[in-house]
Amino acid sequence: MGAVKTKRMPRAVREQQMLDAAVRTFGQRGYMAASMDEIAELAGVSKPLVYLYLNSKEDLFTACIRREAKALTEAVRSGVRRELPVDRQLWEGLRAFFTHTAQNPDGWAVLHLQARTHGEPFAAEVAAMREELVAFVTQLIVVAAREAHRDPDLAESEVAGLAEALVGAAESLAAWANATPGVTARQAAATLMNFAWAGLGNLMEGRPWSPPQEAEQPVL
Amino acid sequence: MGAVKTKRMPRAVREQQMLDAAVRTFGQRGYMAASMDEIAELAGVSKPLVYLYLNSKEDLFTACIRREAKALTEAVRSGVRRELPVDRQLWEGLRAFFTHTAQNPDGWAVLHLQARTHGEPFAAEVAAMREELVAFVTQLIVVAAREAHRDPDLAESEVAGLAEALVGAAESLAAWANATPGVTARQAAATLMNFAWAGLGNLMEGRPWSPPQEAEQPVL
Amino acid sequence: MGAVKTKRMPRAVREQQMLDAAVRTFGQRGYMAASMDEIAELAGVSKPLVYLYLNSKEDLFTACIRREAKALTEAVRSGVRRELPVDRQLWEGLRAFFTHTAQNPDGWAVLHLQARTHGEPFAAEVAAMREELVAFVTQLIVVAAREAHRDPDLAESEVAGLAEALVGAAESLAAWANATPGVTARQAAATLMNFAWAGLGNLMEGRPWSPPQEAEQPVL
Amino acid sequence: MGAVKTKRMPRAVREQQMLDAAVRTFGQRGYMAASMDEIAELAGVSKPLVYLYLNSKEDLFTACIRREAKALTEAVRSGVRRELPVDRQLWEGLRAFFTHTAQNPDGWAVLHLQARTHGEPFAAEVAAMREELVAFVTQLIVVAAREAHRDPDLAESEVAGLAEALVGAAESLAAWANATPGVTARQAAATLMNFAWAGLGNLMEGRPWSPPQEAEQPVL
DNA sequence: CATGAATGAGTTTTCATTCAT
DNA sequence: CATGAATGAAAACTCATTCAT
Repeated sequence: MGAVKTKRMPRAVREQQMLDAAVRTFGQRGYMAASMDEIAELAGVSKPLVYLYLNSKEDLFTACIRREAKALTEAVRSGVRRELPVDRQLWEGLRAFFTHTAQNPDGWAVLHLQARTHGEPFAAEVAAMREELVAFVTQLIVVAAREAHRDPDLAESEVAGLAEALVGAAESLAAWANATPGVTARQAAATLMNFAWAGLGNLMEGRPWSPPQEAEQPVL
Repeated sequence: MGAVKTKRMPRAVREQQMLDAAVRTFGQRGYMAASMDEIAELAGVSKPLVYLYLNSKEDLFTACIRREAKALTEAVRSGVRRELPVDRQLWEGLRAFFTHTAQNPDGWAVLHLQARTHGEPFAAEVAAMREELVAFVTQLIVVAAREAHRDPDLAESEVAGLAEALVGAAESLAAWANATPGVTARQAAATLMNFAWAGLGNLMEGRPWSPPQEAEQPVL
Repeated sequence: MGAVKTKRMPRAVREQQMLDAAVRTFGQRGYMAASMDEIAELAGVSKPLVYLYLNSKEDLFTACIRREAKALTEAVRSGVRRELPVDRQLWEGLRAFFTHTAQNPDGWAVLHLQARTHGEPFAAEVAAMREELVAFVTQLIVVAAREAHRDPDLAESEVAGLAEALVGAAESLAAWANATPGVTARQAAATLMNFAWAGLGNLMEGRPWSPPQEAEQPVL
Repeated sequence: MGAVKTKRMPRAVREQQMLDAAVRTFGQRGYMAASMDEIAELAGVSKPLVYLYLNSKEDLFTACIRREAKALTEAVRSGVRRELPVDRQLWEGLRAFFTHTAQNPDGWAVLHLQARTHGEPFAAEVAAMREELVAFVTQLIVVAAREAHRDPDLAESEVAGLAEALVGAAESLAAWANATPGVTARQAAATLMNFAWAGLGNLMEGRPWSPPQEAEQPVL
């Protein structure tokens, strides 16, 4: 059993236990293969209670997605100091992103693998979160362009594509970093930052982007 | 019904019809939500025939993955002229990739979304294909580095990360292009090529990578 | 419907109802021809409940075999007074055996016909019960031999064969008595006792074994 | 494959091949678990041909039972010299019986296990054969009684019971002999003859029935 | 004759979901 | 509040059986 079966806990606490169990189960088994029975047992409560609090499997899954999406976006947001130069902001965002996904593999699996694979109600939920990240990146790019004295003749759709590509690469690298032993969140962030900012062409010429070397708190 | 219910067809033909129906159903509903009943009906045959030819849901799904993976890798392979400079090779590969995924959205959904989300037997199947793409990209990067007179002090793992990031970005952009009306395969390829080769930094400075302007056959 | 459809019964009770229905259905239709649907309906419950309590058709069948085997061996055991002479013990054992099989024809069919015909998992279960009966008979024969001052030059395997033959004859007669109207358990027991103890040769010579004439409680 | 796939054989031969395959499959898998597919493949013919010749699974099974029952009764009949004394006749009959069942285990399984376990149409078929054996034994007993100068105050039903018991014991021992390595048909016959003719009582007193010691053709 | 192609009907099993206590 | 008891609906899979060639 996952949680000790203590009686009479406030509703909010019980709900979090259920969501914990649900995220873990959905993340590992997948949405359809996860059974309400298993989730209830892992949460240490009876099945009807799960239904009383969360209504249905769909609602439960949606609640999981929302909680995990919120946690991820907040992790990224609070990891970025907006007063820094844009490249530093991007760097910090990526670091926060890879750190969070490494620490919450089940939550990340729910968002990245499960939610997108099971139809509109859920995909839309994740799309919202994704859009937030894309918007953050988009805005960084626009600022960078402005600072470089370039008019936004980088068309809207062009920028959207760039941001999309960056976020997509990040998502993909998160799975890769989680699955590849010995790759830390910091390394993953550095690799992507290099790739994204300097580009392969520059890298080939020996002009990479340099991650800052200040002493940072350890990435855990 | 998807296919006209013609009776008594040779086995090979029927099998392809079944795979067509299965790819479509798996791609749209998801592996678990897709029912053999639905697939059989869409293929215009009875369920027992599907089992007679394809054995089980797992085997059917595996057959779908194999067929689509092969189609995709062959599309990319045959789209690249190996005698060109590396950047041009990358460009052609991306174009082939985005063109194929745009033309086979269900097949792409099976590979990108479904197969990876449903456990080892299937994930491994896709991983093999993915590795082929990653290897192609890796090798391009290595060649580029050599041509630029740089020793491979781009460490192995560094290159692996870069290739992974590029492929991930491509995969992600494919979904985005499919979902965003008005974005052609060519545009998606150009965006990603720009991003990957020149890097955001260079883009900001007004030094993008330029897609070749020769008259090409239209992108369908 | 076999049982009145009373709602909300404690699990133990429901399980017995299910076993009753299963024994009857398996006994009359045979293991494979019996459908879980039919058993559930006869038990007055829904199919999922049967699976919830008994897990699978195999487990259900095994549970039937165990219950009926236990009931039969206990009927025989408790029907024999071990302080009597061996021939009287055999007589009482046979009476108990035929009485029980006559009163539980479906249970007997499950043990004698179905369980042996459907492969190892089940056959082994019955074999255990049968061995108990054979052991009981074997031991009676050995005691009888000792009392008659004969060394055990009745070889092990010889005795085993005799016991096997006696048990086999009893099993066969049980079916015959059940199927032949007008043959009581007592008569079946007397016939077999006579046959087994005196032998056809003696019977022909007019020297049968005499069943005891004491006033016994009526059979059934 | 069981039989070499030779083309164009006379119907009678093909039918026997099919029955061979069917007896083997029914005997080993059981009636319900045996599939027409498997039988057809083992017989080396196509399924529709099986249906053309044998009509249905039920008819095929019935044909198996008939063939095997006929073979068994004829083996017993032709193994007994009717001019011998009754005890010798019984002895020869038992020998023939155990020899045949040992040589045709699948046929015996069909008759003894499968046919009785699957409802009236088949059970009746076997019952007919069984009655023939019981009648043979019954008549031996009656003759023996007459020769011993005893009036038939051995009531009809009494004799019927004895014959039934003897046949039942024989059937049971056949299975036991088949399953117990090292027990030959001859030994099984001797054990049963001893048991049946002398009875346990006499055996205990050291007065068994003696199997004749003339040189006989080897068993098997 | 002989067969590859095809299916209607039924099987076991599972799961999200709800009462009655 | 909390839970043991219970189910409707559907899923994967199999099989005896039959045409069309």
